[in-house]
This record gives sequence, C-alpha cells and structure tokens, in this order.
Amino acid sequence: MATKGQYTYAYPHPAVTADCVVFGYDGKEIKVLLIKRGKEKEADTTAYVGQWALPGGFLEVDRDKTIAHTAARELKEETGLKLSIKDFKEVGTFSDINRDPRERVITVAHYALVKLANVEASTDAEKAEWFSWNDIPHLAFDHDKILRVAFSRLKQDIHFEPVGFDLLPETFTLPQLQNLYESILEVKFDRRNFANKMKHYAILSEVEDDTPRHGTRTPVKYRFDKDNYDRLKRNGFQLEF
Amino acid sequence: MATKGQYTYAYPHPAVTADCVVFGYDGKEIKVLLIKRGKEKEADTTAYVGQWALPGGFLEVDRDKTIAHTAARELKEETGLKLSIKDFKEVGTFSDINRDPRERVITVAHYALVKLANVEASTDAEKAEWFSWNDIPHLAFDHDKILRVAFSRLKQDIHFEPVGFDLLPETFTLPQLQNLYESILEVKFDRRNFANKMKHYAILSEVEDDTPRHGTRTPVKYRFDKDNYDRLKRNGFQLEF
DNA sequence: TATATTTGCGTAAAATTCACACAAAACAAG
DNA sequence: CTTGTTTTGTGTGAATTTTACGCAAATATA
Repeated sequence: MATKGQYTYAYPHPAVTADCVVFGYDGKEIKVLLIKRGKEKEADTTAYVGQWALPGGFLEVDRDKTIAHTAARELKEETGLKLSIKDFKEVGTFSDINRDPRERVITVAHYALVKLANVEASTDAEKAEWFSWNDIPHLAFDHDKILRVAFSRLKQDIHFEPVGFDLLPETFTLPQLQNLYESILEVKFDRRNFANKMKHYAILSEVEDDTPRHGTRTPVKYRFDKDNYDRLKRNGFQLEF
Repeated sequence: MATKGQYTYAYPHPAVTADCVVFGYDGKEIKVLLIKRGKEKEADTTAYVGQWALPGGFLEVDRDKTIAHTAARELKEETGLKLSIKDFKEVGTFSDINRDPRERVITVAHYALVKLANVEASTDAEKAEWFSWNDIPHLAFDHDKILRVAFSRLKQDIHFEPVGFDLLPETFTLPQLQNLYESILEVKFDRRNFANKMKHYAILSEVEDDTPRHGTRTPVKYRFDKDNYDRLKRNGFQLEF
C-alpha cells in the first residue's frame, strides 16, 4: 500500500481530496473549468495523465483548516483562480473503493459559481480551459459522475438561492437571466410570464443604460437589488420555477 | 501523530469516519438515535467517554466499498440497527482541523429515516437510546452541529421526497401525517387545507379500520398508495408545503 | 347529562399561474 | 431606402391553486 513514507498509523488511512466543479455562464451557455492532468510535474498527478479532469487535490492534513480550504487552495494552484472559501458549496463525497488506481482516495466534491467575465482573465490558460456544458470531454477518474451530480445539485439549489447573483455580470438583460434559468433547469419559459414573475419578486432594478437606447429592440439592462433579495431570502423566500 | 502503526504513507493522511443521524417518529415527536460513548471497550472510542454521540465510526479502507457502507456497518455494530445502504442520505462532510482531539478526522455525516415501531425492537438498548428532538443532550465532538445540519437537510429534502413513507407506520391518520410535516418543517397548517391537499395528490388510500369506528372522532386510517406516489415522483413530483 | 375537544367536510374569496396578441425597434437583404 | 424578419416589451382574461373559514358529528371528560 504505502512505499517508503514516514507517516505511520495503526490502521490504514485513506487519502482525501477535494474536487471543484466551477460553473460559469457566458450569457449563452453554462461553462465548466477543467484542467489537463499531468501537464505540470506534480507529485501526485501520476494517474490519468493527459486526460481532462476537475481541478482538485489532496487535503493537507496539517494545513487545510477544512476540506473547503483544500478546494480553494488546489483550485488556485491548478488554475490560477482565487475564490473565497464561502464560494464553495459541497456536493458530496465520492468514495468507491477503486475510484483511484493508486490508493484508496475519497474525494469531497464542491461546486462554485463565478462571473465568467471577472475570472477569465485570472485563469491560467496554460493549465486550465473553460468548456461549454454541451461539449465536455470524457474526464479522468469518476469525474464525469461528479460533474453530473454537481449539476443536478445546482439544479436543486436554484430553487432556494440566487444563482443569478453569482453567475451574471453586474448588469444583465431579462433575456439573459431567462436563458440562464432555462439552461440550468433545462426547461423553456414563456418570455412574458418570466418577466412578470421577476417583476413580482421585485429583486431587479432597471439600470440607466450608458449607451442611450433609441428603441426597445436592445433589451433593457438590470441589476439585482441585493437588499430586497436578501430580505426576501431571510424571510424564507423560495424562487419558484 | 501516529504511534507504532504499521501502515505508512509518504505524506500525512486523515482518518475518515461516517456518522449517522437516525430519525424516527412516534406519532407525536421526531426522535433521534444516540449512543453513549465508551460503554464498550472499543479501540478508538477513547475520546469523549461517557458522553452521548451520534453512532458512527471509522472507514475500513480495505473493506467498506463506500462511505455509506461504513455508516451502515457502524450503525449495526453500535446500535444493533440494520439498515440498507440505500437508506442513508449524505448530509455533508465535517472537517474542521481540531474536531477530534486524537488525530485529524474528517467525517461524512448521513441521515436515515426509520419506522420507529419496526426498529425499536431491534435496537440494542444497552448501547443506544432514542431521544426526543426537543430533549437532545449535549453531544460529543461537533455532533451537535452535525445534528442541526442533518435536520435542516431533512427539512429541505421533504420538499422533493416522501418522508412519510419512511417515518410513519403502515397505517396512520391524517392528523398524524400533518403533525409529522409540522414537526419537520416547524410550521403549523390549517387542518382542512392539509387534508384537501393530500386528497388532491391522491397518494393516500383509506384503510378499512379493524376496530369498526362508530363516529368520526376517531380519525380515519390511511396507508400510502405507493404506486401513485412513485408515478408522481418519476414525473417530477414536488410536494409543496 | 352537559361541556370541551377533535375530526370530517365544503365553499367562497384571494392570489397565482397560464396562455396568448400586438406593436416598436433593430438588423438584414435586396 | 424599402421591406421582411427577428427580438424585445407590455397587458389581460381564463383557469388553477391557495387561503380562510363555519358547522355538525363523535367521542372524552367532568
């Protein structure tokens, strides 16, 4: 099992990793950030070399305060993307006994939502790439499965939380917002009913467009009214779609 | 960190445990199954001796196919209660660096719903006890926190899944069902509206009561119409409350 | 026997969801 | 520049769902 390591235990211990599913949205499609394994000479990336995978890595027992810290640290190291601990939502644990050929590794999957425009610049293009949701390659380990579960988790969470805040740019249009919800929930809405519902929630503020529009063909820009949103959320708000 | 163990690794590994929050319902209150630590001479229960805690224990790296298997195995060993792997729902990972005084231990919390009447007999009373939700003692480790998170997870899941199936006895009354939902969601419903909604879902079948009632004061007994329920669930059913 | 509590049943008002039509604005093509 | 096509914004009536209640029958209790 172990080779010449200096850390010994009275009974076998598994290795623990954190993996990150980072979702973005470009106004058109959901995107996911992936890394190519083995490009860099990292000690532990000796499996699945050359394959695409989720960013992630091993818990550092003496350093990572929680597994979320592992996720944040590894994401930063592997993709250059620096997120806060609070940006990570836990998806679940994947612990199949043979999911890693090297040793027993259980991984705690996380997902994070990012404003694509803000982070594309800080992403280390040498190591990582954004993939459209409908164009994801086959991934290493059981990362295909993890990705599916993470997405379905996002799909659940959207009923209780403001994913728009995190995925959309500061200002956005109603059609963009609708497309985002449609992309995540994989359904279609009636444009007018969607607009009515949003108006009813009163969480959007119309933005004075810098480029003074002459007509209505160019969609109106909005921003989230965070105060209203947070208040509603505290009172047991539930976004219905 | 380690003492004289024979399992060595090139870098530190955490220990991994599974903990179980087992919920029951006695027709009146939500109950939770707890164990008293250190009653038995177990190798690893040297911490928090004498305190109440959630059932659970260490992942056996070479034996437990998944962490859910750990949960099931440990629950059986510690309380006598034998549940299927599929009965466990993962709540989340708890990984604070100092949550266990002995070594770095991260735990994967699970919850399970059981029919109290069915399992009370098979629970090893020497080791485990059922506690009313409103009368839970202070627990070992971070188990208080785990318990709270597990309950809030149950509260979420109830919107999408049939908890009644798992917690209620085969036949039950409408007031019992209502009380169960009220207990979990911590709200009160109008009796008549609750009945209407249930009738509308058409997942209940009236049961010919063995003790022939003369009046209506004794509530009518129902059982779940599992076929109808499963069909609705497949089609994207969502219990609304 | 009288009183209080619990259960079952039904309905009208209010709120929400749903289906749907049309005009203004921009872009594209000729 | 004219015309046709696409996209966006707006409103309304019908259908459905939720909500708020009233009342009588059936026990348990005093």
